[in-house]
Amino acid sequence: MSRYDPAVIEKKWQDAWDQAGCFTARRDPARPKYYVLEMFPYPSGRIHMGHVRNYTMGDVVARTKIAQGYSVLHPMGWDAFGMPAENAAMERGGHPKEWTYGNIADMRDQMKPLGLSIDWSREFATCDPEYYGQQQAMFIDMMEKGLVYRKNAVVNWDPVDMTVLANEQVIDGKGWRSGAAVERRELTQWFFKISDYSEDLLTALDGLKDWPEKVRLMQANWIGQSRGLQFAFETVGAPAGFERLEVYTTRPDTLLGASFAAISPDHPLAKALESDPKVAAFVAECRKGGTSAEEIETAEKIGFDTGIRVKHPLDPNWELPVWIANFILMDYGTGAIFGCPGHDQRDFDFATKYGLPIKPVFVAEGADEAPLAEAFVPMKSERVRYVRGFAGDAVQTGDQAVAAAIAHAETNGYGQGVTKYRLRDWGISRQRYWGCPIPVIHCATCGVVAEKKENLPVRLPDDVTFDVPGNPLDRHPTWRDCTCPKCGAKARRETDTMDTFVDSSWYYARFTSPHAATPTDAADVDYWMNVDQYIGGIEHAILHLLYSRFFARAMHKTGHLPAKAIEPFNALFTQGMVTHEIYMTRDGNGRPVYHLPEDVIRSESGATLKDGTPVEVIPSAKMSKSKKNVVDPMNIIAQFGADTARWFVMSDSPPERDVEWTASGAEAAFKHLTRVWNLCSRIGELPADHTGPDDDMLRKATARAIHDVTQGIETFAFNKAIATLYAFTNTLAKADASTPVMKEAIRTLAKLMSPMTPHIAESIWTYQGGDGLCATAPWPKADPALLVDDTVTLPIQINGKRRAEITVPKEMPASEVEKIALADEAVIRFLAGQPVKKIIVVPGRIINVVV
RNA sequence: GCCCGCGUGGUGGAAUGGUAGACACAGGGGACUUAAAAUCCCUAGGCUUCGGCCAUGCCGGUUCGAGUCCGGCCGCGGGCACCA
Repeated sequence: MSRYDPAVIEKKWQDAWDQAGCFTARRDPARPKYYVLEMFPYPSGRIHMGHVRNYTMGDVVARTKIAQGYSVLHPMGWDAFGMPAENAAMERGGHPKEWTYGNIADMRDQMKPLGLSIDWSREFATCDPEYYGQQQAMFIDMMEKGLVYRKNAVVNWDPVDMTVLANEQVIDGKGWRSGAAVERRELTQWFFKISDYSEDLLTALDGLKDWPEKVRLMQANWIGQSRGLQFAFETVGAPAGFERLEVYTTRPDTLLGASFAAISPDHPLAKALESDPKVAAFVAECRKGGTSAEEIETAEKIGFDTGIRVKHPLDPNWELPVWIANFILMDYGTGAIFGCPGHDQRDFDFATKYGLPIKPVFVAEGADEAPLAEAFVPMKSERVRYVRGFAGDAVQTGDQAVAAAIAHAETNGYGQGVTKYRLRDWGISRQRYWGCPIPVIHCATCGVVAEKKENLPVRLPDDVTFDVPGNPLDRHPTWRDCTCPKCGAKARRETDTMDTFVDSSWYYARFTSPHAATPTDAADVDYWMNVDQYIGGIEHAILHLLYSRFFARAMHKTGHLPAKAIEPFNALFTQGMVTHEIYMTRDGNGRPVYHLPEDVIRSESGATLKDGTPVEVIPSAKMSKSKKNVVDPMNIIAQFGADTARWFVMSDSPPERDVEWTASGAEAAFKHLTRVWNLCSRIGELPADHTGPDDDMLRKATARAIHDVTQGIETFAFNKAIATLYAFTNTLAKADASTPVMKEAIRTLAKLMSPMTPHIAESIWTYQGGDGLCATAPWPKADPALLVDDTVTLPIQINGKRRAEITVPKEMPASEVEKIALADEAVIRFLAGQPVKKIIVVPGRIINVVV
């Protein structure tokens, strides 16, 4: 066997796998299927270490499942619509389409050398007309089922990207991509009725046993179920049509602490009052506030007394003033509240500012009523004493009191208990070019009409320019012109395109039949769905995964997915990031200048540039181009090979945690692979009739390695699987056993390494006479007889401290073990004649002597 | 502010309530070499009077036995937020 040269073997085996078609997914009713999917990448043009880690994890699972006899689907595609392509067109000229497809080709070229077990015949990009045409067909089906609607809505307008953002895409009042302060605008928008599924999306989370608890919790919080009381105040002095004011509260037990009612500036009543210039001015003042983080932090609670009064539901003689207040949101609850300053800090601040009464409703269990310096807001599970209660016991928990208050309201007919959700409908309209056109036509006589399916896809025009901001579809000379599918008259196309989250909400289903003439093929989705293992970043814990869960339900309703697939991802794994130290110097003005790791010489004491300039080392953070703490996977592959990169990203850190990339770690991985290679050579050169004393030991170690590595992979403890492989390699290197046992051990080592380092495994496998390709060879099974030891070493504790150990036959009865332990020399010395009070023998585990 | 999660050697990390520190990185020593690189071997939590003692963020508790379970602090990270 020659020198370990990854550049030679990796290409060779990739070609061999291609030729053998090992990774082409086939429907095979005779075998169980396994669908493993990693979140598909955005085609930025360059792969990074995060991709390598993500796809290696999926590859380890896929390759293991192939070896275990499953029919495996492991596809790859591109989340290819979106603004970066348009931004590139604006900055550099060219066309988003060329930029995107060019990037896809580049990235595919960078991914192939990783040796991933991907069925490339299923590859697609979401910007392929073949894909987005099917998405348009589903949109039309969803319209028919009432899952799509338009409404005039106040939306988040991103003034830089000239587009609307979903509430979820506004982070700290800024656009999640552009970072620009978001403004409020009113536009007619397209929405998906995700709120129809609020309850189902929430309760079904309980069934997702193989999802991280954290993700389920984040989704539950996002959906935001609350139980409260909805009731109507009778108004005094309100305009016609506003005789009643509906409010919602989660704390109906505090009703007797009410000191005012407040409505949102966007409330219909506020609009009705806008004829009063003072109201109009106040409402305008509230709107100006916007939602930027800075303003939220500094925003003062402001209000305007409308002069209208409402009657308290429990006492018609008690009237409360109605204020318009800037901290009331129109799209939560009813857009109107009653304020209870004693038990809500916002209401407290508001009441303090405007001199409204502050009365406690309850006090701590042992306390007396006293003036409040701030709102008293204990946990609802805590018991408190009600001084202004009206339902339930005087001393009860908040939860009990809320339930009692709702019951009281329902019995007396002034309100009813309702369940509300925070989740809002999904606004999908984007005023952008590079997205899936919404397949709808506006006709002067017929109104909004869906395009005929035979006219799909509604293709994006190629002749567009990006020299002015705004939507190129809107200013295209002819694209909008069309005929009404209903009446045939001249009409205009919708120029909004869809949020790119729509594209990624069903790609997992499309992979089951990527070229079908319908969105999915019934036989294919039935065979392949669900995704058995989904792997991706925690950053998609809420949006992408929630939208996908909704979309699967919508696809079921429109006949594109079977009922079993409404939760499309059986198991989810969220991997950590790849991090790296940051190297920084400062320029003449003291501004930071960052340096690439390859330009820095790292030593124990610190770091310098190649010219000796000292460099400040900043602790590891996510690899990012701006901090230049990036390592290009292509450079690593060129230097060490893909197997080294794959081995390193899977070793050391648990996969759900961040892993720090270090040059020494990568070198160590390469050295180890070289050691395995050399070990293989040495074993290959053993004479066929060589014998040694370690046959039994090595057979047992091999069985143990099979067991531990398999378990490590199956529980996503890849770092532990790799630790086992290191240990087994060390054992094998030191063993002197007969040639067949040595060969069996190294072949097993190769097979166990193959999910992580498939190329070197293949070379070793072949060299050691393995049958066929290692990639498709069956996964080894440990002989159970070899996993049990005849003897066991038991530590002996005296009063909980380890003092000695004995080795006894595994099945020895506890009474015998006790005798041997007490006869042990070290034990006798430590006991020093003290009487033994108690002796605990845990079979196979430990002995504890208590004195 | 609320809700999660996490604190173990110089570093990344192992450890069904049962020998804390597996495996690896960095370090130290040695072999080989004219020398270096590479490779191989040994060593490696701290302290020690060489008997041991102290060690899993801190303080208590449960237990024969706690890194692991419970309570309270401290620190770090993530998520959510004028959400009624």
